[in-house]
Amino acid sequence: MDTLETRQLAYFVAVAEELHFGRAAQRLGMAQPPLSRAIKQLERRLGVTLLDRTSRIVTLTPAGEVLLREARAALDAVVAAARRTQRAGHSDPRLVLAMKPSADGGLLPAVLNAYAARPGAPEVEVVCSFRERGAMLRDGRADVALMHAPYEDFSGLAVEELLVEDQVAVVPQWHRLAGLGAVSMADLAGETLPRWPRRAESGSGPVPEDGGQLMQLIALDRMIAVLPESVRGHLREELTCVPVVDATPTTLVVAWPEHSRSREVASFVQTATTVAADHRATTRATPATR
Amino acid sequence: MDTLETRQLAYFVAVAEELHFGRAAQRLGMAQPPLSRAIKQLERRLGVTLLDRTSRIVTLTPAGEVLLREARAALDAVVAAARRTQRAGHSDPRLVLAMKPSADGGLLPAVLNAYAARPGAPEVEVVCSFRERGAMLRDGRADVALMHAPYEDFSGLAVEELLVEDQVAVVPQWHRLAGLGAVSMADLAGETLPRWPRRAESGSGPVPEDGGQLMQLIALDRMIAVLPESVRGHLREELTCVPVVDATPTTLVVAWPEHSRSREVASFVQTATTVAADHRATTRATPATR
DNA sequence: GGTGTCCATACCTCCAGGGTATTGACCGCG
DNA sequence: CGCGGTCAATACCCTGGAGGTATGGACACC
Repeated sequence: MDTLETRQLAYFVAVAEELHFGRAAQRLGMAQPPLSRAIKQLERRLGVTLLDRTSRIVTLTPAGEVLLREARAALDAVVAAARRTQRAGHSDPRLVLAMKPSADGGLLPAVLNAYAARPGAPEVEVVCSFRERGAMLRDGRADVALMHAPYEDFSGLAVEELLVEDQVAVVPQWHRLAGLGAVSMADLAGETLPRWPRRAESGSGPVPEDGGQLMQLIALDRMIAVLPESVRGHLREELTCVPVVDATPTTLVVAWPEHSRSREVASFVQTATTVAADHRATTRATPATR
Repeated sequence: MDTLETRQLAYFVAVAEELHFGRAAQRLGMAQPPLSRAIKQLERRLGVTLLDRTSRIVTLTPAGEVLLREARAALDAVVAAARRTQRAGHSDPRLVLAMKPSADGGLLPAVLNAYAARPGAPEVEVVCSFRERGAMLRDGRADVALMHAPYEDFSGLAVEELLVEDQVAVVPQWHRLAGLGAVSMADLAGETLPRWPRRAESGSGPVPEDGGQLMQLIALDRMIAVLPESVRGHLREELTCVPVVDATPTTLVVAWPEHSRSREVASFVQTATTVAADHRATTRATPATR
C-alpha cells in the first residue's frame, strides 16, 4: 500500500473539524458526495473507521481523533516544505523572525544590531503575531521566533533560553494595587485575568486578540494582566505595574523548527544567546534601573 | 495555490537521492518521462529550480537540498499518521517499544514489570533495531524507544533522561588492555573503533550492522568498542571490558514522538523514569557490584 | 562522425476525482 | 401517523491529469 495523499488528509481534517459533510464540502469548495466517497475510501485504505455517522450527527472515533492530530501535523510539514523551499530558492535571503509585539524582553534591538553586523547576514524581517508563532514556525512562515516558556506549545520546535523574567501585574494607575511595592497571586483573586485559549477552547471571559487590545481593556479597568517585567518599557501613560512575587517566572526563548538548522538560523540563535548573556551580565551589575 | 501532494514529494526525494531520472523512475516503478514531467511541474508550482540537469549529470540546487530535507520529514509525518491511525483503530492496543539489543541499561525488565502491573496497561511489544529507532518513532512504527544521548538525532522527538552511564571499552580477554583497571581514550589510539554512520556516510573501516556482529568482530580482534557499562551483563565469555575514565558518559533516555502524547505513552514514560530513579538510588547504595 | 547515455518533448490512453440527480435514514411537528 | 426537512449514501456521467510509448536532442567518449 502506498502513502496517503495530502488531499485525503485535508479532506478528513475538514470533516473532522466541521463534523458535518455538507459544511466541510462547502469549505473545501466541492460538492458533498465526492467528499463522502473520499472519506470512505480513506477508511477503506486504512482499514479503520474514522467517523461514526448516524444520518443525524457525525462523531470522531478514537482512531479518528488520532488521525486528526496526526494529519494536522503532517499537513503542516507539507506546507512548511513548500514554503521553505520557495524561500530558499527565491534569491533575496531574508530571515523571518516572529514575535509578540512588545515581548522582546528589551533585547531585540541589540540582537538585530549584532546580527546585522555579522558578515553575510541576511536582512531580518520581523513579523508580529500575537498567538500564532509556534504555528508559523511549524508551517514555514517564519524561521525563528521569540516565545515564552512555559506558556506555549513547543512540540516540533527547538528552543534556546535567552533570559528568565519575573512577572509583573499590569494595572491602571488608579487601581487599588497600583501603589503597592509588590503583590502576590492571592492579591489578584477577584480580578479578571485574560483567558489565553491554548487550543481554541471558548472559555468565559474576554480573549484579547492582540497586545494593544489587551492594554486598552486594562486601561478601561475591564481586566488586569500578569506579564513579563520587560513590558515596563512599553506601557502607555495611564498604566503601571507591580511585581508579583510568587508568579512563576517566565522564560524568553528563541525557537526554530527542529530540523531546519540552516546556517542563518543557527547564526541568529547564537547571536541572540550571546546578546542575552551580555544583557544578563550588565543588568545584574546595575539592577533595578527603574 | 493549494498544497503539494505526497506523490510529488516522494518523486522528488527519489530523484534527489538517485540524482538520476532513469534509476529514480525504476525505483518508483514507473517510466522516466512522466517522472521528468512531474518534477518539472513541481518546480513550476513552487516557482523554484530544484535540480540542475546538464544532460550528463543531475545536481541539487540549494533550494533542492532544502526540499529534500523537508520532504523527507513531511513524508515521515504522513506515513506516521497512517500507521498510528491504523494502530489506534485495530483493537488490540499494544505499545511498541524500540530498542537496541542489550542496550537497556539493565532496567528494562523492571520497567516492563512495573508497567504491566499498571491497571489497563496494554501489552508491550519490544522490537529491536540497531540503528533505526529514531526513524521508527518518527514514522509511527514505534511508540517509545530507548536511545542514547548524545549519539543520536532527537529532532522531532521528546525525551526524558533515565540514567547516566559511564563507558567501558569492550575487548577480548587476551587483549593488551584487558588486565588494566581503567584506561583513557588516549590508550585506545591505534585501535580500530566502529564507525557509526550518522547519515549514510560511507567512511572507511567496518560498519557493524548489529550488536552480535559487533561482538563477533571484537572477539576476532578486528576492533574494539566503547559502550555504556551496562553491556557488562551481556558479554560473551571471551570478551571483557575496562572502564574508560575520560569517555563522555552516555545517557540512556526514553524517547517518543513529540506530539503523540497518548495516555499509554505518557504512562510508560512515567513508569520508566520512576523505575530509573529507584535504580539510581539502589545502585548508589551498593556501588560497583561487579 | 559514430555511438551510447540520458533528459525532454509529443502524443495517446485510461482511470480516478469531481459534478448532478436521487435515494434512504432519521428527526421534529402538526 | 403522515409530511416535510435535513443529511449522508448511492448511481451515473464526464473531464483532467497521471502514466505509458516513441522519439528528439544535447553531450561525452572513442
